[in-house]
Amino acid sequence: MALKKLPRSFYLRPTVQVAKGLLCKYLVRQYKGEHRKGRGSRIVGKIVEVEAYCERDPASHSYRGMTQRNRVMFGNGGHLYVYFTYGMHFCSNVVTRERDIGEAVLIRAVEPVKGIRDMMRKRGYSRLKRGGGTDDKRDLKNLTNGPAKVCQAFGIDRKLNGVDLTGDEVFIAGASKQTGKQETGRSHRVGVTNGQDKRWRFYVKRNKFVSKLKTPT
DNA sequence: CGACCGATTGACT
DNA sequence: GTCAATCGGTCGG
Repeated sequence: MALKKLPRSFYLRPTVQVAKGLLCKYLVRQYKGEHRKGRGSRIVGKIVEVEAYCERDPASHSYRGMTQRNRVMFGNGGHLYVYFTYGMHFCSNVVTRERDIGEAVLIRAVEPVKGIRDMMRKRGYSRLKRGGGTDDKRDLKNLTNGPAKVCQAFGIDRKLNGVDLTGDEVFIAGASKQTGKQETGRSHRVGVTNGQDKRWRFYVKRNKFVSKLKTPT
């Protein structure tokens, strides 16, 4: 499948619009590389669930202004904001809008497309899923159906905080050929205690890699 | 400086 | 369904 990297202009738009636009785009982790005969390798996943975090949004890390932790959110759009939470997890966000506006889109789930063995290894799967043998917590759908799972599977941690998404290490691309029609679902955001009123979670309906099947009220 | 807690996950009753 | 793990960010004193 031919992939076309999204240009900077994609990210310099209203955040909710960018969030919806990210659905069915492809998150790519590119490894330059020594292995695979110098061709490098890549991990690819189709984005199926996102959440928008805006300014004057009490749920957003940027709500109380710029700090050392969230400074990337206030940079130019088209960069990756990675934050550490619960003492053990990382989550990935796509920074939107121009410099000094602290907004971003959280990538909550992707559908594995390429590099599945690599993702499984990074997620600590002891064995590969083989035809017939479904192994509950270690099957395909648990690979990337959550924001911290995506980071783990894609090898994204604090070292990639602030990386330019128009670069070659991590980027987002659209398929050159249009995929089949898909319906977009919308709901309140997951795990948010302030800003419950906003319905800024968007997901691909009936996709089994969406993190929560039942939508919060 | 100490206390509180989180845009989560996985293990367990 | 419940809950512990685990630690840096943030805020109050």
